[in-house]
This record gives sequence, C-alpha cells and structure tokens, in this order.
Amino acid sequence: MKKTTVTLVDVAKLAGVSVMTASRALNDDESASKKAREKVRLAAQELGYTPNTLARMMKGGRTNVIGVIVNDLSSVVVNAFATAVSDAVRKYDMDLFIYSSQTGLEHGKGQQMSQLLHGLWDGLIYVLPRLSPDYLKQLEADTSHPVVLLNYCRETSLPVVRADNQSGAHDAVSHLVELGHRRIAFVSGTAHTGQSPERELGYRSALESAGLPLAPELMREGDFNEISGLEAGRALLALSEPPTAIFAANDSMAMGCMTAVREKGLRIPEDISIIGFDDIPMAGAIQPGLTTLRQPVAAMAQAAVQELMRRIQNQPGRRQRIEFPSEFIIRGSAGPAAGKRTRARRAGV
Amino acid sequence: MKKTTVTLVDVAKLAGVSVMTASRALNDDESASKKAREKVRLAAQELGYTPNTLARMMKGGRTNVIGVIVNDLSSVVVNAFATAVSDAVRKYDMDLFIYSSQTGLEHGKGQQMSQLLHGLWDGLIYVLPRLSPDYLKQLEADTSHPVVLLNYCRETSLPVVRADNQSGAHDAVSHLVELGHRRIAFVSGTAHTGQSPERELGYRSALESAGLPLAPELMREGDFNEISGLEAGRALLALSEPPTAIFAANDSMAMGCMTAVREKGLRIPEDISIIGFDDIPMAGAIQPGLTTLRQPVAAMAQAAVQELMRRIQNQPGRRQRIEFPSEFIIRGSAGPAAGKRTRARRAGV
DNA sequence: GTGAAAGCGCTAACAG
DNA sequence: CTGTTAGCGCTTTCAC
Repeated sequence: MKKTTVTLVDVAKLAGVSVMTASRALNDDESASKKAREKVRLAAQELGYTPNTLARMMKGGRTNVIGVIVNDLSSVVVNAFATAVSDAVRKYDMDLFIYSSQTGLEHGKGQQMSQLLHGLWDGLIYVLPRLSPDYLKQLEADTSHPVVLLNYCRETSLPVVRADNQSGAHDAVSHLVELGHRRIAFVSGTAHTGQSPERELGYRSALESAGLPLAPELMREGDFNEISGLEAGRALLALSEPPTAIFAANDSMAMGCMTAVREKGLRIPEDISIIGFDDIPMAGAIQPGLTTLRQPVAAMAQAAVQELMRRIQNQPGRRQRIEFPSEFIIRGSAGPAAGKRTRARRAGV
Repeated sequence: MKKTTVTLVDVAKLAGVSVMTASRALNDDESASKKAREKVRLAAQELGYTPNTLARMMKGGRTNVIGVIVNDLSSVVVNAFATAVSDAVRKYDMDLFIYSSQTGLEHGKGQQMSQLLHGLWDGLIYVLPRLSPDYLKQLEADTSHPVVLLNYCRETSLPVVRADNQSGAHDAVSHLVELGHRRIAFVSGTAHTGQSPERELGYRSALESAGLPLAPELMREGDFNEISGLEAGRALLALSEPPTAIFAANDSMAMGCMTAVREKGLRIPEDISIIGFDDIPMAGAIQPGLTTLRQPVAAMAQAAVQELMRRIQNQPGRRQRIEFPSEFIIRGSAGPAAGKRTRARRAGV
C-alpha cells in the first residue's frame, strides 16, 4: 500500500517548515525568505511533488488552466485555432484543456457546461462560430468568469476576436471581376455559422458593385467539407452555362471544386478560376496554388489569449471587439476569364 | 453582489433536509427515502444547482470525466480518434477533456502531467502513437489511475487498443504485386510514431514474399502531411525509372502523390497506381477513389472507452491488448501495371 | 433513514 | 518573515 499522493504537508515536513511557508515558497511569494524557498523547492523536488490543482481551485485561486470550447474538432479551421491557442497559451505558462461539445452548447444541455467545472479554469475561449442564443445570453450574464470568443461572427456584448470575412470575400470576388469574369459562382458553407453568410455578403456586394446580376443557379450550398465542394463543383460544371469562376466559402470546398474541374478535363485557371478562403497549408502546396484569403490565425489566437489573460489578471480589457483583416493571397488558381467565348456547349460530358 | 454559486447547502436548506441527505438524494443513494429524494431533486432544479465537480473529486470520488491526451491535434487521424472517443464517451454519460500537449509528454517535462490534474479525471486515454520511454515507464508504474492507450504501436504492459498496421500494409502491397507491379514505391510517415515503421514492415515483407528487391530510391520519407506526399511523389516521378505504383503510409500523403501524378500529366491508375492508409473521408469522394486501408476508428475508440470504463469501475479488464484488423478498401486508384513497357525514358521533364 | 462531525489539499487572513 | 486558524463544497465515517 503505497502512499499515492505527496501533498504539501509532506513537503513542508521534509523541509522543516510549516505548510504555509511551503505554500508561499512554491508560489514564489515575496514574503518568504530565500533560504526557505530554496529548502522547500528541494524538498518538493525530492518528493516529486505536484501541486493539487483541484485543491487550489477549491479555494477559488488561480488554476493556471485555460479552457477552449470547441464544437467540431474535425474542422481544419477550428483545429488551426485550437492549435494556435494552444501555442499562445504556452507563453503564459498556463495549461490548456479542450472541451469538445458536438452539440452540448447548442441544444440547451449547455446550461450545465458553464458551471460544470466551474472553477476549473481561470478563463475560457470559445471557438464556436455558432452559439445558441440561450447559451450566449447565459454567458453574457455570468460575469464571474473571464471569457473570450474567438472567430465568432454574430453580435454579442462579450469580447470577440474575429477576422473580417465580408470585406475579404468582397476583395476576392472583385478580383475575379477585374479579371473579366462575369459568371462567378459561390459555394457556401453551413449557414448556421456566421462565417459563410458573411462571406456571402462580400460576394453579393462585390457583384453588386460591379453591376453583375445575382444568378441563383450559381449559388450552391456546401458544408465546409471538401466533399461538398466536389459535389457543388460537379453541379456547377453541369450547368448549361457553367461559371467561369468559383468562389468557395473555404479552401476545403475550393479544393473539392478543383477536383471537380479536373474530373471534367478542364484546366485551372485557363478554363475555370477558383478562389477559396482560409489558406490552409495545402492551398500553397498544390499546382496551381489556390488563391485564397488568409485569416491571421496565429495572431488572432494570440490576441484572444492576451485579452483573456488581461481579464484573468483583472486588468482592463483592451477592446470588446478585435477584428483582423483577412489577407488576400494571390496564387495561380484564379486567372483571366477565357477571352474565347468558344465554350458554348459541352453537353453530355 | 450576487451569490454566484449555488451549493449543496442551499439546496438542502430549501429542501428542508440536511446537507448529507441532499448529497445522498442527488446521488441516488438507496438509503434515502423516496420522498426526500424527490424534494431535493426539485429544490436542486429550482436553484439551478450544478454539483461542484472540483469539491467532489477532492474527496477522491468519481468525477465522471475522462481525459484524452493527444500530441498533435492537426493530424487527421488523431482527430478522428479524438472525435470517435468523444462519441463513445457520450454513451457512458461522462464528460470529456482533451489535453493537447505538443511536446510535453515527450521531453521529460511530462513528469508532471500525469499528476498535474491528478484526480480530475477518472481515467485517461492516450492517443499518442509515440510516448517517451521515461514517461511510459512512469505510466506503467502508476497504478492508481486507469489508463488505456489508443493507437499505440510499441511494447508496453499497459492496456492497448490498436489496429494491425503491418498485415494491412502487407495486403495492400501484395495486391499491387498481383496487379503486376514490380516497381512499388513506399512513402513513409514520420519515423518516431510506431505507425509508419509497421506499415513499412508490411511493405517490406510483401516485397520479400513476392521475391522483389527492395529499391532504396523507391523509399521516400514524408511526415504524414499531404505536402510531404506531394513532394515525395514529385521526387519519385522524377526518377529515371519511376515506380508504377506508390504505397503511402497514409491517405494524406497518398493524395499528395496523386496531385504529383496529375501535375506530370499522368493518369491514375493507368500510369500510376496509388494506395493509401486510413480511409479518410476524401478517399472515397475523389475520382478515382483512393484504394486504402481502413482502421476501424469508431470501433477502436469504443473498445478503448469500454476498457477504460471497466477499469474505472474496477471490473477486470478484458484484455491487455486489443488489436483490430485493418480493412482493405479497394477503389479505383490501383489498377493493373501498364503492360506497355514503353515508359523507357522521360528524362528532363 | 437521517444528521453531525471530520477532513480532502490547499491558501487567504490574520496573528506572532 | 513565519505560523495558526479557518474554510472552499463535498462526501465519508459513525452516531442517532
């Protein structure tokens, strides 16, 4: 029967001081003599002591844990954010947990979540493009725990770090227009995340500025996954008058579209131009490179963590809403519209 | 100044019973009168009471939380496992946290991890193909916390749930041999995960069984990412005598290879056959479909959770090592070797 | 069946 | 500078 956990009491005993002194020493409290600190540190090391975070947080003290709440880990972007946050957190010497709730927060059950491990974390970062109104309301009401929303696209009084989707999308589509494209398709992602609608707004406004009509048959609904892009691409190319350019609400779908184009034996960008959104790693690696928009993920994650830490440390938050511009990355997948209007008909392929 | 947390004391007060009775009632303890249980339940509901997991675990009780330790969330496979575990856990009405440690567990610092939140979770699932020997030893020594390794590929006395990589790879390469291929390339993943070496063993054994030589120039090192597959593919195709088939240690790299093949203007599978490993969603969606091997991720995750729950509940673990066969999924990306040996030379492309 | 007391491991608050 | 006291919210004795 081994003693399984070594507690602060053990350390104090070994160091020959009181528990309190040990506590202070390990927390680098100024009001502990250097000698004592050293003794305690050694004792702790010898015993392989690890502070019991649980006990610490019971006292309402800092836990040095930041939580990230995520709904869909399989999403490349969510992943990228989670990873970026993970990196950013490291700088503050905090630990990080990811709580993955597929549906939890959206369908009422989330009620419990915010309190579930109440006290476990010093602060919470939500990486959910979507949040149920109820849950959001709860979150806004609960001021006892610092919270930052990352990549959240709707209105809220909570601090938000996000990218400018709309003007990014506007830029992309305008670029296509300048290249001479007139029939520009849009492949949307799932509508409930604020992301896709915003990008669609940019698409619409760019068309409008250019005086181009909005063709319903050129707007396809995807779900942010590559497969849906593939299907949308196939459908678009099967039109009697297919588009000469496709703007997809994210890179995965854009790559699906590229696959669809190649299946048809068409070339990119000579026959069809394609633009995505997100600048996932593959975008730069393929031939031709995918023209796309980059959200400064790392910078955003850093900003989110920084804002959160500020609040955790009771410093005044800097801003309620930090918006990063999306950077337009021009690669080879978008080119001039084929001057040859010889496409005419290619039925039955 | 609102009272922010509602505690068991509040519930007990409202229900007009002692704290203890309330505790018992909420835990469905038999030794609480039905009437009391009902009263307490109502009071709890009215107050919106959520048990403080922290306090509960301080007493060493169950926390109903399972932890998943992961090193690289950006890996599709790790992700798939994490998601699958997440699903599996849900059935047991447990909560789930993912702890993402980029390097923590591998570089000594991990010492602390196992104890870091000692008591936070009832059990831990490690989804790390790799684990430092030191850390593994610690883990094996610490019997106080139930642990299951998922997708771990090296020797250990801890319970492991894994897929059979080697014979899967053997099958794939043998299949290529049967299709008449003689120059079969292998693109490996990062060597430190047990995965890739095992798949390589299958590759080697299949070649050996077929009496084919092992050509060093046909073995390329990747890192499991699509980009590395693309690069490996380019390099292989640039050989004076390129392979007629490529077996990649995972699907992402296989897809990178496909891109490389298409860049060259070659066709799949007429000119080059390609086989991957993992059966990620895209594998079945592209044209032609990617022939690959599927790890039964969901089943594996379920088995892992089940084993873990068994141990958490102090039931005898079923087995120390549960191995799932990899399923060979034949799609269109691997075909007969070109009978035409007219490839001869294609230098300088 | 129920309740009172003790204490999990730690740290704020106050003494010394 | 250091130690003592108290208590976080809950559950585990052990009485009643």
